[in-house]
Amino acid sequence: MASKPSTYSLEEQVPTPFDFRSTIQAHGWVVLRPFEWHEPTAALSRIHRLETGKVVQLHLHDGNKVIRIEIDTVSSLTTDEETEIRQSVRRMLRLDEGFEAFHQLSKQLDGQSLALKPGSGRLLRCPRLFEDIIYTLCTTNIAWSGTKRMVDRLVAKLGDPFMDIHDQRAFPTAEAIAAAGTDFLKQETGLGYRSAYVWELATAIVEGQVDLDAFEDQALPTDELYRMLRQIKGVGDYAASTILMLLGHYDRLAIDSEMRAFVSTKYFDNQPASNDQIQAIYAPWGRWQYLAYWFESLSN
DNA sequence: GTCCAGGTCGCGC
DNA sequence: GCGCGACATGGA
Repeated sequence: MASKPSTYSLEEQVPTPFDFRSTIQAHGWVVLRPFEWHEPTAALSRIHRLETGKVVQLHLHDGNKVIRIEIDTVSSLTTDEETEIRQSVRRMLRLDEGFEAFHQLSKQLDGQSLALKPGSGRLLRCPRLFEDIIYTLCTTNIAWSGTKRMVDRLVAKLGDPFMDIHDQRAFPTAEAIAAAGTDFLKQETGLGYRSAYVWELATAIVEGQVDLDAFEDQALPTDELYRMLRQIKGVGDYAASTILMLLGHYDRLAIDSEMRAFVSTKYFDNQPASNDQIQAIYAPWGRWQYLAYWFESLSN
């Protein structure tokens, strides 16, 4: 049992401009395990299970035009593992997405009320789509405190530990969730009726009936992705639209109680707003409408 | 105890 | 295609 971790350091180029703090903190995922934000060092950490099964701890720091990646690991990393980590970081921070058009449109349309900081626009996501979908399912029909609680327990009960440290665990694999079964999920993680949805998705992935990599194809139109996502049980209109955002498709609003309340207050004098009315508000933003809403509600 | 939370499903019409 | 009740759980 190796006990002393070694630390690797990698660097990953970032686009310019790039706002590290906004990317991480503009979205709630940062407070969901195994994400962790450490303010004194301004570092984002995440216990991460590699495809090989090796569990490492990642620490991301803002560098000069780079992300510095520190990796705590009990055994040395192969080239493939390094590559996997780099790709995970690129996905989490959306380093391959461009937001120039969003900023340009913002100046054109609404430069006053939606003051975007240079380099903002990116919203943190998980290293893998599977994790983003489970997080999203944990936001449905529940208060945010409940989301945190459910994710906490899911990780605590089913995630692989880092260096045998019991409260330092990676996000569970589909295999672990599938093997756990719905009774376990209900009793141990507090997922409630969502247990069946989470278990069914995990099982479908393990059995090869669902291939989530197919969803990452940027060439697929939003409507088609939406139809594909809706086939996952438990993923309704809100969840599908949220997952589309996570996939980098911002041309569809995820209308939920939060958005309804915000739009009603800001644009309709606290009167209830219909879906059509909400969509009309953000329609001018075209393929950026989700982000327009998101950053508008943040700056409020 | 009762209500409800960043919804969704499966019904019946 | 739309309206409605049920759904697990825990905090207010």
